[in-house]
Amino acid sequence: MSKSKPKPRPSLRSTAEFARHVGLARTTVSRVLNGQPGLKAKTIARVHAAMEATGFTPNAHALHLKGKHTATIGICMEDLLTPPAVRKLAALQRLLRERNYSSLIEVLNPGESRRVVRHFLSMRVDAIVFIGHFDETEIASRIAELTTHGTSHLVIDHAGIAGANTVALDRAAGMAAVVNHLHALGHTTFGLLGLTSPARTAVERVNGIRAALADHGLNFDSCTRSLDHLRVRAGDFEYGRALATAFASAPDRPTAFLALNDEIGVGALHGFQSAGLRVPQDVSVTGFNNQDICAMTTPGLTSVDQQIEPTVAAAAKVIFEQLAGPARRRPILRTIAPQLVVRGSTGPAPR
Amino acid sequence: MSKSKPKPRPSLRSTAEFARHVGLARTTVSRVLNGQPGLKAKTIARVHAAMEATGFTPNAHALHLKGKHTATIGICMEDLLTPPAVRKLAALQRLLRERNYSSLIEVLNPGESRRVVRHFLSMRVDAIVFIGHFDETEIASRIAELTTHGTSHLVIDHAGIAGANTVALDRAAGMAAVVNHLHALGHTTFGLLGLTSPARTAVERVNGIRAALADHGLNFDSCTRSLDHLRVRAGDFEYGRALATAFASAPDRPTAFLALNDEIGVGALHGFQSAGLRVPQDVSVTGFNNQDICAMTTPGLTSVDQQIEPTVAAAAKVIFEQLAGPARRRPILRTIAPQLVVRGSTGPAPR
DNA sequence: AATAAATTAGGACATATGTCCTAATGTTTA
DNA sequence: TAAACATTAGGACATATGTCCTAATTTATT
Repeated sequence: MSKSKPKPRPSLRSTAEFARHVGLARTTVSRVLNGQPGLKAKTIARVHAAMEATGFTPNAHALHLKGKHTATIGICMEDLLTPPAVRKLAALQRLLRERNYSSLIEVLNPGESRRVVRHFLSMRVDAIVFIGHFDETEIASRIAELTTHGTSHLVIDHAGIAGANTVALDRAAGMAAVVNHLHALGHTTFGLLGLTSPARTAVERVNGIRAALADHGLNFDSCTRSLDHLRVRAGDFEYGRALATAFASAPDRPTAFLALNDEIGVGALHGFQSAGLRVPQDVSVTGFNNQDICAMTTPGLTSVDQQIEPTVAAAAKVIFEQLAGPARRRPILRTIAPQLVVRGSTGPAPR
Repeated sequence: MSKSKPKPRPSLRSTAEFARHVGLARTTVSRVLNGQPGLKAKTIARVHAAMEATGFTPNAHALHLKGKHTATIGICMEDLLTPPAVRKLAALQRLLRERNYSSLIEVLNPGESRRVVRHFLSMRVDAIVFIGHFDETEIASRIAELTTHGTSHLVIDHAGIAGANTVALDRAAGMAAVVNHLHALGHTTFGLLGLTSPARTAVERVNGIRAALADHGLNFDSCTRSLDHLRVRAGDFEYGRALATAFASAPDRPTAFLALNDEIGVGALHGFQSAGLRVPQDVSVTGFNNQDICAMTTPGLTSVDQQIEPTVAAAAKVIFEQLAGPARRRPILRTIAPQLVVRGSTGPAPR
């Protein structure tokens, strides 16, 4: 039987096997791979040719065992479905790649952080990054463990975790910028869409609104209205639409509406338009995050840009500082200033 | 100086160090960690308590060196910014996690595939998955290398790569379903938006349109029109808008418009509406991919769902089959049937 | 208290790697 | 041709791990 030898499975897995295949001593091959001097050009060429042909690569795990750091960063994601989170991941992955670091990525469901972090530690990652919003006490425990363990960490987005190195957007400032913009246009009554949640990311923003209103001598409770008790199953877009529909027929309707995020904002925009209101002549609407969809509505949705590139650049800087320098005594905190992006959905208040 | 010993940096990195810390022999600790019998309950408790306190974890790289597979899958992404690609990544990551596999993720810029694949091989990943559309000959070379090397692989989305195990959507069938739907509504003239690209993903779809038209006794060249020479810088949405604006004022305007993707479709929908045309009374519009934005327009955009969950489930099945069984002689090919999702943007042809 | 049983200590091995060292080739020069 | 030089072979070590083995120590039983 002239079976042309198949043997694809167990290929060359060690320098020893590979050296046998090339017909050289293991140490000689190793010296070629590490560019040591005193080798015949023909030998070097022979080894490289065989590497091309077989696809042999030295075992990175054995290298680590010899003391080399793994050049791997563990990344814990809140989820991989919300566009801003994924954009941060993409930007971070690119910056890590530029410095020859690999990205080991896991999605962190509630209660899983312990398992995931231990797995990262067993992989001897150089640092662990958390992107998104998590259970505060759970992650605080993980951060404490990592600190005693001596492994670097960073939290992106979720400010206020005890002891954590953090890079986060100043969401309060973002909402304050929105309020200032609308106040300059003459608005004094504000509808809040999805903002009365106990989640930190909502509370922060309400604080920003409250502070900005105070700056203009306005009282939060008398100037704002919420209908957030109306919960809608079909997601944020439908939720915004439902809220707008409810507000449209309400007696003392505010003139400006601030949404928790762009999905709710876009939904509200459609909701108001379906109810026969003109945007921005009758009502102004704003979103948050400045996602692509903000430019895909008529009119475009005024929103707050998260400044993802600067955020992730700052994050990478913090990570590499930790990897280079000695352990810090107190946590590193970086705050990113958001940027208001004005589009057609906001205009002068109607008289 | 009563400096409370800082030494956070070099924590317990080996079982030997950890065992010294606990006050036991290395082998005893190892036996505890691996659940071997013949150990005092108190000893077991002591070791576990110390693990909790110190966060020690055995080195996964040393385990691999002893023959254990790495339980790591390398994933090459075309990019991390297009929503459908990221949704596939998210779904795949979840399925891998369920089987205790880790995900090592890299974005594959053109020309980088060699470097990335070699890096994955040096990490001794159990398989490499490509998600998206790539340079065909470049990836074909990588697949050939992986095959000779004996490492499992899978390509998701990009059909037609020589020798590659592939799971891909039947895009031609998707477009055929769109044409059938519109033909049933009385449409016989079709505007193509962004479909006359030489990229495989566009060519496939045009073939589907051609075949479906032939089924209805219609000729492709006389029934379709394109204005794809108008290129627009600002992205797909603006491109769709520009195309629609141009078509709106064209003399022999088609009654139905098929877009390459949802962004172009949504842009076109806005473009037609801005030009004073009613959707779907005057023109019908369809997208492709069935992204969230399809439900965020008025009317909703009729689109073709990629069936991401079934696609990724099939992909995971192929991967685990390869990891379990022996090497296949010929590549595995799986085709996923798309699903037409009809919304308000398509209606009866005007008379 | 003495013996038996249970438990722990510690050495060895194998894994893949880079580096160092010495011995053994191969090649060139005088 | 012989000596000098250049190159390669091959052994040793250290890294962290699990497992096996034997010796030492602790605990329980008689």
